[in-house]
Amino acid sequence: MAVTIKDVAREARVSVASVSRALNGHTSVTDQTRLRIMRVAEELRYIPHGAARSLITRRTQTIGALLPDLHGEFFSELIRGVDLAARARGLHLLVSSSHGDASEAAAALRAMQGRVDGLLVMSPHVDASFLRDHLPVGLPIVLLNTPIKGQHYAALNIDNFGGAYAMVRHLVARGHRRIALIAGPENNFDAAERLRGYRSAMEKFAPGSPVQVLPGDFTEESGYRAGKQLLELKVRPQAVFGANDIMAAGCLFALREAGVRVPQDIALAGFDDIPIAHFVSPPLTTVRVRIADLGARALGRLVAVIEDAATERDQMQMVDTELVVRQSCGTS
Amino acid sequence: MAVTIKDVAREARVSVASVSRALNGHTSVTDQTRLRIMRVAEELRYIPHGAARSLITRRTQTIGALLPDLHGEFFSELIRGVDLAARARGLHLLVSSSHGDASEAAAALRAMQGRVDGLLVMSPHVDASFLRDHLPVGLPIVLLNTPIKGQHYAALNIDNFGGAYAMVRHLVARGHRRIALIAGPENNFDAAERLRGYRSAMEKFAPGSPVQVLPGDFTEESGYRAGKQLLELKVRPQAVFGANDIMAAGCLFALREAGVRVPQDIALAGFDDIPIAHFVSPPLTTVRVRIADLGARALGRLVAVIEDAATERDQMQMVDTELVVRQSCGTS
DNA sequence: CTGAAAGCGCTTACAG
DNA sequence: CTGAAAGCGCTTACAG
Repeated sequence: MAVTIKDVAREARVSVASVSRALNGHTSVTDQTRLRIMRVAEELRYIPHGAARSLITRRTQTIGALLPDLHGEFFSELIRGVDLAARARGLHLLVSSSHGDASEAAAALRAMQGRVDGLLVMSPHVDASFLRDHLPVGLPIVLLNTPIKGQHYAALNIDNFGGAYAMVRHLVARGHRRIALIAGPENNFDAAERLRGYRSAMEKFAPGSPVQVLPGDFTEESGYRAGKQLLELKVRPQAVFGANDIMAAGCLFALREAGVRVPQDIALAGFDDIPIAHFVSPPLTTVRVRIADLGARALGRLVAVIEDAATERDQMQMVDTELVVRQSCGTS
Repeated sequence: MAVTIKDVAREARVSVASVSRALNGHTSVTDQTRLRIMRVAEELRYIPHGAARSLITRRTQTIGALLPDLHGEFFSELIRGVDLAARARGLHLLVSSSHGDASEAAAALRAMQGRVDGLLVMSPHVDASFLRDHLPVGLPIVLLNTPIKGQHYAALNIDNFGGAYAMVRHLVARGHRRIALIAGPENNFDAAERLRGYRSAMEKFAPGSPVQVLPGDFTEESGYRAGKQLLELKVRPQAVFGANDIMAAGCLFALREAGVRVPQDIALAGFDDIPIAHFVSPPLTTVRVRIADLGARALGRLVAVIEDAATERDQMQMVDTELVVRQSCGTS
């Protein structure tokens, strides 16, 4: 059915070896035969077969991305960053997401074997022992936002602790003492680090003030519920810090429904700086994570590991965050 | 380096054929040898090589997606829908996006050869002759939102015309006559269809009323500029219809800055129903496109074409839209 | 410069 | 039930 290198060789009356050389730009081909081969290849609309080439060259020119879910702006930005960086290097992107549990993640990992040159992994189900057990041996890998701190694997983490810490410091500087946190899901590394940053900064900058943690799971609904919940409180917090923007937005809706004004009655802050942070009213003060950048950097490191297996391993790099002040905590 | 089927065969003292049979669940293997093979495979952490398998089976278990860009919620939702549907069928997803021009799109198309079993194409650079020239022969394909109406190719289009038409009818029903449209980019099929729907409905439901089209390009900035522009007008429109949500949001910001109230002073509507539509204030009345659904349906059709090359071709299916009434056009 | 041959890691008729 | 062999479509030493 499809045109193969043999068809081109026959038609151009050369060996398949010459076709291969001509098409791959090797110098050791006469201009004359090269031209003939090129012409025939074009006529026949010959396209090399990726799998066959990969099998012999041991390179797929593809990198895999193992993600927990594709939902939300965080992941779309991340993939976008990875994709742009990959494209710039002529690499393809195989995405694999939405594995509900560890066994699905393991299956996805297996399926990558022979299809990718390296792997970007961001999955809550993944830890060091999981990788030891399921990672194809010798497959280069970069870990994103995982609790494994560079033991054997290159890793890239967002400075969640620092971001949360800076936000609390900012809120305290604006005169708030009673600052509540809407937390992210348990067992989520980002969430845990943000919580830790909140606690640590509260202790440092508002010692003696109540530490107040409302449960949440990074969804708008959980933010809304947290908002309702804090409206019931005898003593309301002066500021609410959502561990991500979408929960802060949910909380904002709960407050608005109750006629509580932001920022006049309660200050509100988020984390991530997804586009929504700027579209809600008032726009959210938040912690910016350059997500697309994160993706691009992760890809860059992966390529480094692929090209030189010896380099870079065992190293965890931190990605900075940045405080973005908008109106939800008051201005002036 | 990596463990191959030969290693397993040697260790289990059988032929590679038996290993292949055992691992692929063929019945013609003794339980005893099967067990032995399985155990050895596990011990050695053997994982079949994807490229090798693809080469011989002619199946990659992968579908490719050719997209214009990964930016924005539209594409993230689309990919999410495709990914979910693919995963449900055990298929992988190779994404390729951000090709600035036709030659890049062509290169991307070529690169898919031998890596995918079929292709989902949504690219502004793609038309019928382009596909004829660059599509690997025999590769199953489904077109999304392209002007090619099912000549030779299965296609899936959003009912942009119907959605825009219904929105204008709704605005007229709410008493508006002077309705302006913020248009999408030229040469964009979705944008053209929405414009056509607007014009057609204006003629039908508000005959004699001025048809007013402001230029835009689907970005927030262009919506903002359009908002500024219409504030200058001697006679302002009673309602503004953004050809997508993000432009409507940009316009909303321009109006808010000028102290013009929505919906009291001007009604505002969008198109797409991306999450932002619900987060802005007031929430946007818009036309919902079930984007993830669209992706899932597209994948389903592609699988049908792959499994039975004869079926379904030449057919353009339309995806319905749905009017979502929120507060930006007033309620009651 | 060019070709014949080996081989990448699999699967699958074909024998036995 | 099991194995030897052919072959998928390429690339690359090895000769000439």
